[in-house]
Amino acid sequence: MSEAQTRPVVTRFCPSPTGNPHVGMARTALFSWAYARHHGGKFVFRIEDTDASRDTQESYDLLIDVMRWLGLDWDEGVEVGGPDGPYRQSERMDIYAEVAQKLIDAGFAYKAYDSPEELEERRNAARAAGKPSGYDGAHRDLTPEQQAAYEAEGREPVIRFKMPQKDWTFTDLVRGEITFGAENVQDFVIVRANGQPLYTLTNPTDDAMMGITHVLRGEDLLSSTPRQIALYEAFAEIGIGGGFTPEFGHLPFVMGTGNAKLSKRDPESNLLDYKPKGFLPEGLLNYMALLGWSIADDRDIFSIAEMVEAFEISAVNANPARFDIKKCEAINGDHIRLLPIDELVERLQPYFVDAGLFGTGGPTPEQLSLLTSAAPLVHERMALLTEAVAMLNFLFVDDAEFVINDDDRAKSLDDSGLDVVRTARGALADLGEWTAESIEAALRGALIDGMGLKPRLAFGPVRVAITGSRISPPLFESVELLGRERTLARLDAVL
RNA sequence: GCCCCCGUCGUCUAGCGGCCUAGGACGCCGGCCUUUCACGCCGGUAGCGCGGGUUCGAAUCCCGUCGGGGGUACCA
Repeated sequence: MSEAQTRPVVTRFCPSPTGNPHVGMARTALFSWAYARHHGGKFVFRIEDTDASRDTQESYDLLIDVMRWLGLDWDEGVEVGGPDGPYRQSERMDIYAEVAQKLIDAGFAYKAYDSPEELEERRNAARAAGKPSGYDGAHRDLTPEQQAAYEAEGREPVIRFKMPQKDWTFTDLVRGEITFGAENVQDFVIVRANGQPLYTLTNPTDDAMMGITHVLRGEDLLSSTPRQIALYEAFAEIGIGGGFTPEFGHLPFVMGTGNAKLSKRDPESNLLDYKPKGFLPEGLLNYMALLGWSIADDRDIFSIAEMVEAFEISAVNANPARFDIKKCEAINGDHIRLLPIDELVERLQPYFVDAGLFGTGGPTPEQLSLLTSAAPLVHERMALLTEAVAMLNFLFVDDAEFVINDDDRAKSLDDSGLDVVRTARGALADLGEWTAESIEAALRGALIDGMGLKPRLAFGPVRVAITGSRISPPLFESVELLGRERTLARLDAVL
């Protein structure tokens, strides 16, 4: 058992703040988070913003917002601090410079002066000869004189890490034992000629210094693992980090359309869209967990707490999963149905504000009371919270702005439909008690018993007249909530 | 080219040599319920990439092959 396995678990999430946060990223964060929580460990949130040309503050802010919305809390990292900060790589540049120098001083790294053209030429030659195309180690053992000669030419060196010549075998947490032959893992650049440290150095340096025990990341990083392990072994020699090498687990990609992983091109990849579309964080989380993991063979709806309780990285599937928005919505619908009514009312309010149905300050007491009464009517009718706005619009919209869908009007409010509305109006006009029960009794009596209509034909026209659509919440309850005055006005309006 | 990973219904998955005439979920198609739409319930559709082994027995193990993906950067 490795030392990383016997220590308290520390995992991390370390995105680069470029563009909008996406689903693949969140799934990786979720698994790392769940692993730490399951083992009672710590979760670190670090930002890898070493590429000033692509990183933006806006993207950073979005990342924070989205993690908070999802509820993936972190014990150490940006915004909250911790003992191993700072947690933005842009603020750690001096650390990387120092680490690079130590590696050189201890003989683990060296300056290489090959020009890009020379490298490419040799790479092509190696490839043509059927050999691996990585760095050939030409400048591995340059004498001080040779180095001086290159410097005299005006060449700026990169710093390369000197890979020990041995095979690399490690046990991936999701894939099992993996081996890379010595000849396939060559010396790699850790600092650019312009002095900028590369991901290859900054990421392992921070993981080591922050005591990360389990590195869970995308499978695109699988083949760079031997290099990181080698770096860790060197770190142990020069006193950086805790002196141990973490365990690695490479998560499968989340696929979009075609055979490519989910990218900006796929509309469902943008995490920022989920909240406005009406997804619940717990619904999205549940769905993302299903991309590569399952809680049981006959179950796929669970809470985040249940996921934490059951999550094991070894149970994660190694093959890529395709994102299916339909299933994601279905699962979201199940989570909506799991919400207590008062909680649903709470979550619904921002959407009514956004739709302009409530003022920006939130609902008036009357509106809140109406929403509370109406919420049960739509609870089982939506997969997305935004659907409630469409279904309940007729109750909250100003009467002057109430409109009836043209198609529905044409289909339901023809001459016979208007006869029905007229009769319904008469039956409701001086109804004593205004409740769903009495309304149903009055309408059934007048339209079904009185006119001899089938329920569908009897209630359809009334439904369209008062809700504006052939599809609506249950009619009698809707009429009750709309109130006598407004109901009669809407019936009159179509006659 | 070289290296690595992956391969069960359309999709997500269960399956770790016999419980599999392969289970669940989403989707889709029927039906029931029903004032519309949903929910719920019932039923159906559809899969172990291929070929060899090993074994009494293979979706499960081995080899090969094909397919897909990733890496091979002074990207991450």
